[in-house]
Amino acid sequence: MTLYVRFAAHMEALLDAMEAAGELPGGLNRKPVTVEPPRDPSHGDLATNAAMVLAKPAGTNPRELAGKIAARLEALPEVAEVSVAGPGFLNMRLTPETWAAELREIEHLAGDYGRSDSGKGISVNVEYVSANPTGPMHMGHCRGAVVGDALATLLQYAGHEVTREYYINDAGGQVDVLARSVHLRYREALGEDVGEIPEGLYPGAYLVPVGHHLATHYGSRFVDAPESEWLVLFRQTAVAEMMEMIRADLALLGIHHDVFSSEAELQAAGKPEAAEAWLRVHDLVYDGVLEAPKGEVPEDWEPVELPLFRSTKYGDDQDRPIKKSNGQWTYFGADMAYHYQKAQKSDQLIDIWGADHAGTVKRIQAAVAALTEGKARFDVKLVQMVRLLRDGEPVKMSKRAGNFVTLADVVNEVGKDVVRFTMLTRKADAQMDFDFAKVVEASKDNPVFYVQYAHARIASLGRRAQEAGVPLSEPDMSLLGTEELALVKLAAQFPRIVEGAAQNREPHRIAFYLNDLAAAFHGWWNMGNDDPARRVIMVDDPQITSVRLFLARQIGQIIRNGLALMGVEALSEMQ
RNA sequence: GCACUCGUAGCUCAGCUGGAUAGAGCGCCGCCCUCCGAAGGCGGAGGCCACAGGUUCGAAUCCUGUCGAGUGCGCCA
Repeated sequence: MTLYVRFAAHMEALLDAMEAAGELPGGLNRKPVTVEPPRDPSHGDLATNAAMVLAKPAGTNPRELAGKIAARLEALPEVAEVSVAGPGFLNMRLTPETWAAELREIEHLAGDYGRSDSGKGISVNVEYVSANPTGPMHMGHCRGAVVGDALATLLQYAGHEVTREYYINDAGGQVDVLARSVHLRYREALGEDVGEIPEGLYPGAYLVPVGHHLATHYGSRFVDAPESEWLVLFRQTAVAEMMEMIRADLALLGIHHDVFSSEAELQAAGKPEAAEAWLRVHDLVYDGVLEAPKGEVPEDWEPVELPLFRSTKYGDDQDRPIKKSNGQWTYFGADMAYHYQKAQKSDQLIDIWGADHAGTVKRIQAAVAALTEGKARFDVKLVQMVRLLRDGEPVKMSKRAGNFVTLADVVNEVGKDVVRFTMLTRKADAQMDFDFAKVVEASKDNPVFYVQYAHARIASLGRRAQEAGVPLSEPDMSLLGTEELALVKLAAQFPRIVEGAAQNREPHRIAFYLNDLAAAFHGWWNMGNDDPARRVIMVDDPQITSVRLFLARQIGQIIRNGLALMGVEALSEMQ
């Protein structure tokens, strides 16, 4: 059991004992009680707000309550000293042995240090990427892919049962356009000069092979055939090949989904009808006419009666149509049924969306709330745009000409690990610049490098010690000094960082934590530059060397654990 | 017009789901560097956390309003 988990348990037991002793009334809400490291290390190792948050409901004053709690905290063998500060904070200083034990715990749990079972029994479905199957992955998809994947890993590490899912939008008008574009390439493959790809169709050369495959397979029979004869076939073939390409692109980033759900199959299986029927029974879908949109006056506005979902009941500003006037399902209508399906298999849902879809969050949340009767936690994480920069200048992209920057190009240029780490160096909903030069820069202000460098230095220490032939012994933890203990304390926070990141669905916190940890390690290392007695490897002092090396290795372990959560491989040497 | 995401140092951004004197990197100023792994180190200046109210022991964080930025808006996907 890691330290912070243990202290939370201590706190519970202590409050139970106080209730039993009549020092606290029963039934107090203990949720706001926290045990955290204080911001200012001079306040101690751990602080709790228990006295302040419980005083009022207990009908006493914080400082008096604090005194009682302090007496019980002092009785804990791990606690060296307790003090009451400010408005009623309880600050604790722990014994050095406690920290030494935590360091051993890191060694003992190794790759599992930070893992928890807080999500035990809770299944979570993370849907991410879900790019339209109309072309290769480009950089617009990249960030959501990495954030979703890292989040899924994080949730697994926190004990959840996780499904990584991709929704294939293979039922709308876009894929028909794809099929027509492929038909052109098919005719081209049979020797026809199709000239320039007309406006409105996909011009990308990646469709050429699809045309070839169709030509070799079916010959010329669809060249002059009416669309009705080939559209479905071409669409299915094209989508299948696009998905193959997308999977290959994702594999470059180390991303593999568990489930690929097809919108077309969902519709063929009658799922939207089922959802609609249920909603109608509960008076959440009705036939109505939408008001004309406000703001700019649409020229071709015609009031038509459509089946509408009462999303206004859940805070949306307008009820939303689930079917079009031609009888087909709207994207929303199908998506609603899709989320219903996911919610039947998982306790919690997470969608990773591009920020350009922010406007549709409310309606889908409304739909999930309605269909699950408010029971399922459902988060939509919005991921902001990434601006690509080269030499400080934005990289120009034109979709029309098909010369957008693909994900494969970027991964090939800077590497998977750099892409993944960089995508997590910012809160998901904050805009981000991706500068080709900066992300591979070997300097302190590039966290990708800085963290890897720390890990490489640690690996190097092990090699050095061996080369120097220092006889290593069982580490004597009493030789850890103040600076070393500070490092242990920071490392010991890893489990709570993981916990918080998982709970809040914010994988970027891992990247920031690792950067802090790396900075602390580098600082410790640098002390050896000024004072040779502070170096890790002291050839004349195997005892000190052993314990410092042990500490360094555990820091390395934490870095590896954190990087693993981000899907990044730790380096043992900088090229 | 409406919704969403935001507004923190000169710049780029953190801020642990309400805690103590708001942090980091870059940039700027001053020292130091033949150092286990070069790709630097130490220190300093720099803030009305957009603004105004409210909630409470306590607010950058929660609520309301104002201002400002970005994104999006129809039966598209």
